[in-house]
Amino acid sequence: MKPRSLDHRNLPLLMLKAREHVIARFRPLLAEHDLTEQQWRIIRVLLEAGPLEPREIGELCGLSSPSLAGVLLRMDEFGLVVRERFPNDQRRVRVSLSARCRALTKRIIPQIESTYAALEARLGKQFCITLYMTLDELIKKLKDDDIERDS
Amino acid sequence: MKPRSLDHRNLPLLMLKAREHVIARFRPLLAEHDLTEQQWRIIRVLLEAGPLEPREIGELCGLSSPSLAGVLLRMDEFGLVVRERFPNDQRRVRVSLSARCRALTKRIIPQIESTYAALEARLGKQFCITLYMTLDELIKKLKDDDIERDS
DNA sequence: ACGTATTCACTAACATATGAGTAAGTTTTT
DNA sequence: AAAAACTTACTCATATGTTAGTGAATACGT
Repeated sequence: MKPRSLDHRNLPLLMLKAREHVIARFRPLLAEHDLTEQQWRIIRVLLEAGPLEPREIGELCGLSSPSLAGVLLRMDEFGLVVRERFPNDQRRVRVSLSARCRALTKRIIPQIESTYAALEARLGKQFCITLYMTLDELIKKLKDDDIERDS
Repeated sequence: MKPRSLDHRNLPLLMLKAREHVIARFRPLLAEHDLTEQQWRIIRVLLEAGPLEPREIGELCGLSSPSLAGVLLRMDEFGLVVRERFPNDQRRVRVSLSARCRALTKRIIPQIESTYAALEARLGKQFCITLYMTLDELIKKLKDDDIERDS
């Protein structure tokens, strides 16, 4: 019984649009500080986890190695991060936030948090809980599956 | 009470990762037919809604005008779509699927549908219902808000 | 020790995303 | 009708995404 018509809605598209509505509330804020969405993702994980290697950043931020190469290069040029080789392993690189960037985050964080507050107010507390839970569970269910599909 | 630390998880990032896990199941399928994710989005809406104008496609597929210009150009070159000016309004363009593309979709749709079936089997029927409903509601709540914020 | 396999960051080539702007075509206003 | 306003698709510059592949460095097997 091969289906001739599309019986399912386009889920990736639905998720894309949903995400667009959310990120749209942060975009002007980041632009104000000349940060791209990707740069802010990286800054956030470096704030929370401390200095990391590109490989780890990519994993945490959902950025591929080629994308990361360019983004980190620009962040380095703009003085947002510092990149240095490991003395004991010349392949690996340590990426850390610059002092200037840490100062910058002090001004941005309150704005980000107040944007989240406004967002939560609009969505409702209970809905937010459901939203995060649903996304977490989706990832969990499909991540387990990815492992099986690899082997 | 300005917050100094990030008390909220990165929601756009969470949504990005969730979407990545979903689209990952379709990517190899589309690549097999030399289609990009964006091209398939466009083909889908043209299948469901019939010929459309770029502006409408952009709205329905979440594609900006500049992105669309390139994507449609390539789809035209590859013989996937046909673009023609309106006789009564030379600004507007009518985009429709080529016969070759319609034939192509006949082979792809069953694979897409079976991928959705596998996905639903993995996620569970009830979870899928919750997922779609949550995303729909998120968009609805934030779309209403966008209108207010414009004015 | 020495060749091999792995790891890691990176490059190359191409497609898309974003923000700003433009030119041609159409509608509205005066 | 002529000017102003608007609409539509498009270009330009730059940043990122995707897939494939590379070179340097390290770990491993024999």
